[in-house]
Amino acid sequence: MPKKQYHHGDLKNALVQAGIEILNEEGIGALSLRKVAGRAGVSHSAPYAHFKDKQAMIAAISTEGFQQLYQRINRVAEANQDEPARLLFETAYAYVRFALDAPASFKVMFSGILEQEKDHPDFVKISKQSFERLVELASRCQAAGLLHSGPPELQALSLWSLVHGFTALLLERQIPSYILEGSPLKELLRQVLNQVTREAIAG
Amino acid sequence: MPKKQYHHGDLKNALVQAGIEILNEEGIGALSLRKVAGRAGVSHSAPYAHFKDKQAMIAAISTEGFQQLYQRINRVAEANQDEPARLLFETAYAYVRFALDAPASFKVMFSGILEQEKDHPDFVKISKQSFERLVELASRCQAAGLLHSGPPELQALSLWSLVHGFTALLLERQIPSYILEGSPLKELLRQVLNQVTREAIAG
DNA sequence: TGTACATCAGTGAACGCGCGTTCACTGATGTAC
DNA sequence: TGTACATCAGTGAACGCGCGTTCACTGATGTAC
Repeated sequence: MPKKQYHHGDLKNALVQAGIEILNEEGIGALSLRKVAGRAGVSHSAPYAHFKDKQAMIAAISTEGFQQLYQRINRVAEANQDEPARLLFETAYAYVRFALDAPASFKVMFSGILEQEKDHPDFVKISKQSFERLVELASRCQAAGLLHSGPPELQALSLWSLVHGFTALLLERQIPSYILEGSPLKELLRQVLNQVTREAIAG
Repeated sequence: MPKKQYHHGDLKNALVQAGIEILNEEGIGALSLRKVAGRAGVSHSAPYAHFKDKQAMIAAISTEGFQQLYQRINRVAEANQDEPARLLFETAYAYVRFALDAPASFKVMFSGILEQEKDHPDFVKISKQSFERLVELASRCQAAGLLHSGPPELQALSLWSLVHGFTALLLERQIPSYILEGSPLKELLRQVLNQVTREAIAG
């Protein structure tokens, strides 16, 4: 792997990766085009060969974040196909884990830094896919008697809201410390989920 | 009300109000000390007589946001003291309404722009109060058979997670449009809440 | 296989901008006598 | 009631900074013949 080529070869991806690193090491406020370029080892104007402007780069970073989240959830889904209760819990836990592992990615994805989503079709596509997968999960849990009946899209939205809210509050340190100290995170998540299922999900 | 006094009289509050206005008219990115000062009609260095730095001003804005949210919820609580189901729903709806009315305030409050909460005791106090009120609400709903039994703190956390998540997803336009178009917002929230209660809450 | 040339993906100087913060200052106010 | 003075709450110039973006450029690559 030669080090000093004039042409990078895969700069676009390298920039997205650099962006994610900066994000999670230094926070959202530190994410600038110039820093990303510097980290990728190119001049500060090089990104313009690959992204129209800063917005476009953030869109790419955000999309990559959704792809990573989606991948993680897919992996969990494959490992727990036959047990709806486990599937539900492990999917939720994967969501929380992702946010803890890459908090700033999570915030960028869900904190509306990205303004006109319409202009970024990849982004729209991946988030639609994710929701469809969740609806499927809700259906299976209903079929197994774990969740109340009703339109699975609404169950999906409720589950997503619950887990997303829990994650967001956790990330923003809004959950009172006496509760966090009461039980390990995984157990806390299980208890939170148990409040909304018809029967307790397996320990 | 004389207009041109050298001494403003209540500049600290005026700055917080100006900050909230800028936030909700122009977005988080537009919130700068200089703009806030300008909007309040003072020079750009005047704020330093009242706030140590930008962080301190954001803390004050955030705290004011929590106070406003808390007030709204109090008002709802007083109007629905005797009916736990209504109380639950109207409290949740007040939360959502607040976020829709002042989206950028909501984001500042919950998006971790504020870094060291420990340094801002007012802030810690108001958020503790809010959670206690929510635990109380959960208890009453359990007593009325609306919610599953169990530690009320955990029910409170679940409810908060659910409503906060719903609100955040709504604000960030993450909820698929076909779901939003399916029913009015208030109805959608009711359905989401119904997925987690033991029995449907009144229409 | 060698050469000419178009195209691509970088460089680096330059731009204007708004920002947070500091500082010497000054006008207004409140208090002691 | 009038005066002296300390204190308070503003002003405005100045600072250095990093930013997004543009632009003329140049080195590397791929293609046609």
